[in-house]
Amino acid sequence: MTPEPSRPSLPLQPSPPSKPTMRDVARKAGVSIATVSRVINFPGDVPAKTAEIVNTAMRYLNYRPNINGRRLKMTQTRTVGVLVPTLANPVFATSVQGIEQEANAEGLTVLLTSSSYDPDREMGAVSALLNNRVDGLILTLADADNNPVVDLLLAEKIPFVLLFNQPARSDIAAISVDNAQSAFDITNAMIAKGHRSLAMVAGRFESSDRSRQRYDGFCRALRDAGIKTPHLVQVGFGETDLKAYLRDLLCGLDAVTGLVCSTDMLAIAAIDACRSYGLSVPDDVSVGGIDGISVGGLITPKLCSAVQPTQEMGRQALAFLRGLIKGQANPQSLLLPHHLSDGESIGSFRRRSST
Amino acid sequence: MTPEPSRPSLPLQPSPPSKPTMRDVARKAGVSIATVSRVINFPGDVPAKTAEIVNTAMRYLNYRPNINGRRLKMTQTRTVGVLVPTLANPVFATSVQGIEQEANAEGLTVLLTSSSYDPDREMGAVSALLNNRVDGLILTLADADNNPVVDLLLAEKIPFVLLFNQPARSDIAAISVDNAQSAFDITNAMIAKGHRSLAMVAGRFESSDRSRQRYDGFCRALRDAGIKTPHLVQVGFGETDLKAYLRDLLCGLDAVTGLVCSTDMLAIAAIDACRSYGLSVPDDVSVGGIDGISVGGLITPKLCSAVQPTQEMGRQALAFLRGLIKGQANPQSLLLPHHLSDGESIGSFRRRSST
DNA sequence: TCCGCCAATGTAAACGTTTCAAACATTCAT
DNA sequence: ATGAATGTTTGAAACGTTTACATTGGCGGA
Repeated sequence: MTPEPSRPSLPLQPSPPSKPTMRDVARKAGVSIATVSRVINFPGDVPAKTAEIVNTAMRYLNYRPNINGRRLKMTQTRTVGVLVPTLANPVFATSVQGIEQEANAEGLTVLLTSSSYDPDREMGAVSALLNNRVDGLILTLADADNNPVVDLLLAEKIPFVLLFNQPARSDIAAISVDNAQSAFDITNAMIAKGHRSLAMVAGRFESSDRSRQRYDGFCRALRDAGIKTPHLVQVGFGETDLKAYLRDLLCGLDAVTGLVCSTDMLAIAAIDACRSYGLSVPDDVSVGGIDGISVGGLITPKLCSAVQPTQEMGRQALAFLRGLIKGQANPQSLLLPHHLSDGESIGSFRRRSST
Repeated sequence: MTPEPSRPSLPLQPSPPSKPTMRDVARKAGVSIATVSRVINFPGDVPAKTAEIVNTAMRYLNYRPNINGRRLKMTQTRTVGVLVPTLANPVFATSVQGIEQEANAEGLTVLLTSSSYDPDREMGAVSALLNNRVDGLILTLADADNNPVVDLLLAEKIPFVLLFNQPARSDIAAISVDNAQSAFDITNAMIAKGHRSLAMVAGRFESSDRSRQRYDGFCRALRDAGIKTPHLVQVGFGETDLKAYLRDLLCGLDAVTGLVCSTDMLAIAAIDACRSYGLSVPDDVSVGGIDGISVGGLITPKLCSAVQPTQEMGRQALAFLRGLIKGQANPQSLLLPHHLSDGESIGSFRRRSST
């Protein structure tokens, strides 16, 4: 039998000086691991003197608690998952800011993902969040009704709050403004200025139930005013060049004088398209948006929009979710008030000067 | 010895039907827990027949792997942390999109936090990320030089990539454009149009080294052109109303005809301020930005800006970080090319019509 | 002196994974 | 039939916490 090569039987020391653990701190401080845990989690329960020793040891070793160990042990992870369609639209970025603000105040961790407006990616994203054992979720879905994600969450009894979605069922938590009413109001503002030939520029219905609900509000306003034909153009999300989409509406014989856009981002793009056709906003065409993103107030013409309290909605969504997680609240829809901003992008109707 | 009260010695069943674990799947499938693990992680290593049985069991039980268990065991967590100043500025939101895109493609999880431009919150945010045992970090810091976060990361040998920061040290990984040169170029564009009286509108230096670097580029352009006084206004981040900041510059006797802004968001706000003073851009005042956010191309006047490939920078930052994590790459700075957009917000100098 | 009590601390068993070494089963050449 | 070689599967020990329960020691009162 050949002798073993010179490899020693016990490793000399774990080669990489790997991260210090609670055990290391305990050893250093000459206390038990349980005491260290108490110093971290229940500082009041341990005499100041001991705490001091332990804290010194922690500082000396550069100890950081491994959250994964904790999360594994604890039933609650103090983590919430967030799914938004995209961060590119400031309306969602702002709502996330509200969520994070409130989460920070509560010491909660936020796991953020986005679906890129693709309904098929929602399930994957939520799955990933659930694998992280989040305590609850805040979601902005393409379509809140008949959504497999909603069904899953309901079945697994995972607390969740929809944000911006306005689902048909009233027994699921949702924070939004009244989408139809928002569109109704901004449309009426145009009608009040004498416009009769209006079109809605909307995000694709299959990527956004808000878009559909807003279209409904638009239609209702037209109907109430006795206007027949509700023009509609659906635009893919992320599109910023609307020239091709709007050519017929803006340059045709029966050209439209008012564009109601389902989001402010679309409204800004629509104004740009008008301009590229040599049309002035609001002299030739009036444009209204919905959302109330802050940049709308800075551009020329100042965008007239149905403003929702975006950041506050994010905050409330998190606050509400906390209630659900604690079992203190029952799922319910909350409609927050919106208001029309006094923009310049909607003007009085005047017959279009020949182009 | 009194007999035990009626409490049964074994709990009948764990009251809440808690989430199924690998053990449950193993039991159901009649295999060992190790086999289940292999089906999940190395599907190739297990015969199709066994895999099928296990997969069926997983579906039947609605099994989801608990990522926290995995993360605890594994040395790598396949998670990266990201810190940005804010999501409210589309330039960062867009870079995060680039990061997420690349991360998704690699199956990495992204942990996102923001500092609200507050240097004091950077350490806390990074600490939280490190407690999560991220494999590496992508950071946009207020000031990359002499930054305690950088020192910490270097000391603990945690891979990280700075994004948008352009640190003095060349041995730390950073992906950015040449900030000074960007400002230099956009300033020169104004000088080429005949402007001699220029001011920079910059984000507060203490919240942004980019701001300072861009100011340097601005000054250099003025110096090269033999212009003496580089006006400077520092603006707090998040401010959108610049009227008060710009009154003296715009309305004084020695009024300025060009505003170079350290970010596009500031440029948009500056244009708004000009307008509120009855000044036309670009007829009375030229305004240039830096960043190249997409909304800049949609507004009137189209914003002239030094455009950086924001989303691509995010992607590259993640790709680079992966290299660092694998130990395949050495930290180094990468400067990506920028270009001037053909905006309308910069016009030829003409003597200001009397206000 | 002894007892009981309380505060302070310690012990050890989870939590749900991954993974190494070892066991087992099968095939095939001898 | 035997053994080697190969292909599957398993047992059990981590990973770093939290926490129910046990232990210790000190102190006041009898």
